[in-house]
Amino acid sequence: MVTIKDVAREAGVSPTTVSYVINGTRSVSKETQAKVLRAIERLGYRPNTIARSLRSKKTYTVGLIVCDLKNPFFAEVLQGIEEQLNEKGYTLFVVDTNYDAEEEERAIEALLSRQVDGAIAVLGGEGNRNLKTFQERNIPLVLLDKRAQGEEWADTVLVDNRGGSRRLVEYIFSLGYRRVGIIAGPLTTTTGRERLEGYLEALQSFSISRDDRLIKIGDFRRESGYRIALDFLSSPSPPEVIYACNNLMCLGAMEAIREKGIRVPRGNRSSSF
Amino acid sequence: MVTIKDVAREAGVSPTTVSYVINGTRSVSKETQAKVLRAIERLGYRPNTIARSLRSKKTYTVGLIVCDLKNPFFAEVLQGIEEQLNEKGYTLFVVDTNYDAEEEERAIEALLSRQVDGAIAVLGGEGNRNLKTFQERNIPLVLLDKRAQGEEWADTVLVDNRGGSRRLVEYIFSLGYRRVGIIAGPLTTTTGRERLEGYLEALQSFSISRDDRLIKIGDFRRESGYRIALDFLSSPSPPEVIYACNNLMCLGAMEAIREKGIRVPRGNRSSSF
DNA sequence: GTGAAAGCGCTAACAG
DNA sequence: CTGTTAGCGCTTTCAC
Repeated sequence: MVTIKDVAREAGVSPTTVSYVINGTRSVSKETQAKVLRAIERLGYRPNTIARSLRSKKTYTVGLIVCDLKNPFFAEVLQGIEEQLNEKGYTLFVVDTNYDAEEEERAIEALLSRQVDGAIAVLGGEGNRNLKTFQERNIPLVLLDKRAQGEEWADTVLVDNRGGSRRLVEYIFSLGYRRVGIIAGPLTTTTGRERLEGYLEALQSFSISRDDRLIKIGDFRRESGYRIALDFLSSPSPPEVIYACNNLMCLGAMEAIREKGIRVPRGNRSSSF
Repeated sequence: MVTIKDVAREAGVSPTTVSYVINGTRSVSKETQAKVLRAIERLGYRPNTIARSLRSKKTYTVGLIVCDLKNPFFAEVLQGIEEQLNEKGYTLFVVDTNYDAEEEERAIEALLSRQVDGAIAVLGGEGNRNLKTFQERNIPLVLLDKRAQGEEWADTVLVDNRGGSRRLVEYIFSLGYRRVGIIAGPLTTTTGRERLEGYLEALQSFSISRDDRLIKIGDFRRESGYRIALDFLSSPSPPEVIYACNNLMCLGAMEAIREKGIRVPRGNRSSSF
């Protein structure tokens, strides 16, 4: 590996100067600069970010913890994050926790020991004790799409789950349907809980009594949507409408519905969150 | 930040011993081990991967360069890669190049200077001169889904684009259709070129003469599928069938088709590569 | 405008 | 079974 020392020797200057040329962090004469740049070119030198980070305490990395990378919604989020970061010279670590609390903990440990300058997390369940370490170390943390208990100090980006869900279900009711089966997400997540709450609010505002046979809990993954939809369809009194609380479970449900030989009406086919 | 030295002091041993306890890289008496572990616990010590990497020349990181993270296909690939890596104690860097050669180059530079132990790339176009550096440095590189000119030394994972495409189009011909419009991908990519070749082979095997008005080149992104499908549909003699060469362009094409008030037959709605 | 030297937190000879 | 010591490649004070 060619180091800053090699460049220094090749250019006939000190390592210090090479460093300053690379970082532009103090003025260097045109000549020296040229010599150094030529040496860098000749040797194909590339700065070692690891060494730099150790010394400067800045890694220019950000970690992203996601509960489900397969979900296209998060894939798009990831893309946006990466794009912004890249522009600013940061590189992104990505970890998928697969909705597993233990993996989540390991992910946090990994990011901490890698000295990330910041972290973004889409948690899979309730909060996580270890998240506090980010606070202690003054590492910015952003919670995305899911809140965590006891982490009110962290910046949080949420959508209006309750309101959106309520309006959605109210719209269905306004169309005249009454038996709406909901495939909810895990109640340990903000999105799972709040979307169900929205559903319940809609029931209330239409004075429709709650029927627990119409409420089933999935895990936000495709397979659970499939399984629960089958349940619904094979029950003695199936719902008129199935409301799947996220995109993946919706796809699963649609598969089940089609298998049963029932047509899925057009226009109700896409969901984005 | 609490370092190995702090732990050593707290435990009343030398930093060396702490290091050996952490890494289990030489035998330590039960007692000392206990003392060290307790000190680690008390101080909330976490090893600094950066320092470790600088010394040991191993970062336990792998970089993934992808031309389009928004594409759900690559999102799934990403997830699989991350899962395997995670299991082995590696952490993944992810960079999206947005089909841009310059961004690709910057991505390569970033990964190299971050000293990744290995890299995986889904290139956006023709190869890239800088890829050679991985070879020079003996950093394993895997090319995914797209080949690169002059990088035959790198391990490569491909699908049978030509064969699959040919069989697909032959099937359509066997159904009696003759005018099949193709929305191909960029001819600078393996997938773009080979899938078009498969289409042309199918023409040949059915002795159908090539009609260049039925061949249009997109960029694998949704919008290009939309635009080209509109082109097809508003031409004097539109194709009977539209073959979009990847999932995203297919979605775009379907949108265009629906907008034109044409029904998309069921069963032809999904594509996975 | 330039250089010498210390040290970031850790590992790994080498020595006992 | 344990410790001393010398760096890994870089940045940054301090001195000239």
